[in-house]
Amino acid sequence: MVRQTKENAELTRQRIIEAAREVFLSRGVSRTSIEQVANQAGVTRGAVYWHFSDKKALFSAMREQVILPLIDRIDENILNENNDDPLGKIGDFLYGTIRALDESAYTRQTFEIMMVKCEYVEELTELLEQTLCNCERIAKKIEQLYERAKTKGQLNPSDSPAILAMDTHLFFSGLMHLWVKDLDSKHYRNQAADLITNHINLRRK
Amino acid sequence: MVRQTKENAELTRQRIIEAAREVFLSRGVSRTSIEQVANQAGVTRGAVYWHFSDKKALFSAMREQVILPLIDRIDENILNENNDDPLGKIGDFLYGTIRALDESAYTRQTFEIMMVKCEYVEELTELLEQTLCNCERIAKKIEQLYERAKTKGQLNPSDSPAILAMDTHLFFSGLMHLWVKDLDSKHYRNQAADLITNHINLRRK
DNA sequence: TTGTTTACATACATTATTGAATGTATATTA
DNA sequence: TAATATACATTCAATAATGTATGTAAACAA
Repeated sequence: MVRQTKENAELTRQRIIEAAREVFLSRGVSRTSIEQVANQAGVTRGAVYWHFSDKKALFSAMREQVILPLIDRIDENILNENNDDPLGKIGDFLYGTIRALDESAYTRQTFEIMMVKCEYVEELTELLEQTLCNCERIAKKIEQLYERAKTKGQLNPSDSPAILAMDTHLFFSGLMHLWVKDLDSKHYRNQAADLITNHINLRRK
Repeated sequence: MVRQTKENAELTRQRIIEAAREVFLSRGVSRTSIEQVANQAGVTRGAVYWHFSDKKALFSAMREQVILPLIDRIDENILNENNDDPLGKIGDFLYGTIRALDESAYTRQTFEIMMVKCEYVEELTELLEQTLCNCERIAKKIEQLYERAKTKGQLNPSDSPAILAMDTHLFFSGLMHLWVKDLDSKHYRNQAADLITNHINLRRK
């Protein structure tokens, strides 16, 4: 097998990304060699180097496959201008993100790689900055929803949307981290919904 | 220089740990070779291997130097049974931890290494579990303080200490992560105190 | 004072990994 | 249908990293 059709080439590209996820997950990004990825994908290093210039490009591709849909969710969710429970909407949005991790193994695994199986140094530091940037966008969106909640009278009048949003943002960052690290589902994964509900209810007037 | 006194040997051991922290910080744990650490410390690989069996032992030693004092803080802080502002005490405890990072460069750098410059795979997974375990202890301590706050009537009676504690625990996990990653102090580091104060005030009756 | 251990330095053998260069059969295109 | 670009496989050259083994001079103990 020497030259594939375009479609097949795209399939092998995907196979390589999947293989990378599997090997990254068990060995960590730094310790995996291109050859290990190639073996796992059933190709040679030549194929991997054809599709990706180096390990960073491969890692970025894997990362974008799960990040981009999640970013889209942020914007989608904000479009829905008129709803009479903005506060509940915040909870829905947060839990929707957790559900995305729960329902998709490759999303979950990719997050695990990004959070605890990758070292953000040199070329990779920009990826960490991107992540921070995405967090900012989520925080902004949450703040907008809190503002609507305030006008709807759902909040305690003494609480400002900006402060509530920041608090929720930090809460959710912590939840994501602990959820991902809670591999045996003992402490966080199985009660994420309740944790979010409780967090939101603490704000309800 | 071939054989040092015991005291000097301990000094070189410390120099090696410091060197490791510097190199880990700039290159990440996986990418740093023992030789790079040795060069940074002004010794040869022989010295490093004499003091530490391998890179994991070196990393663990570096980690414990900052973790153990923080763990001690947890217990110290709980001893102080009688105080009439348990809620404020929670804020103090959280901010004290942040201050520890702020005031000690090596503590801050070690946290940065542990959080974004280390891959938790194979031999290192147990270190991640230890961290989770320490988080649990903090959460328990916070819950106890919330219970005292409840009996003191500081809380809204409809809020349970367990739920508040979990929420604070997640908030603080998120804050720690974002604080550490906020290298240019733009978003989190310079307002950590306010974030904590606001978080606590959201609970005040 | 002598023997022994310590605290390293040096040397060695082995293996892993990389990027690039080159080869090649097949899709694709004109 | 011939020319060319594609999608890989194979080979090459070079380096980097590891753990261990051995050397050694000074510290320490008796």
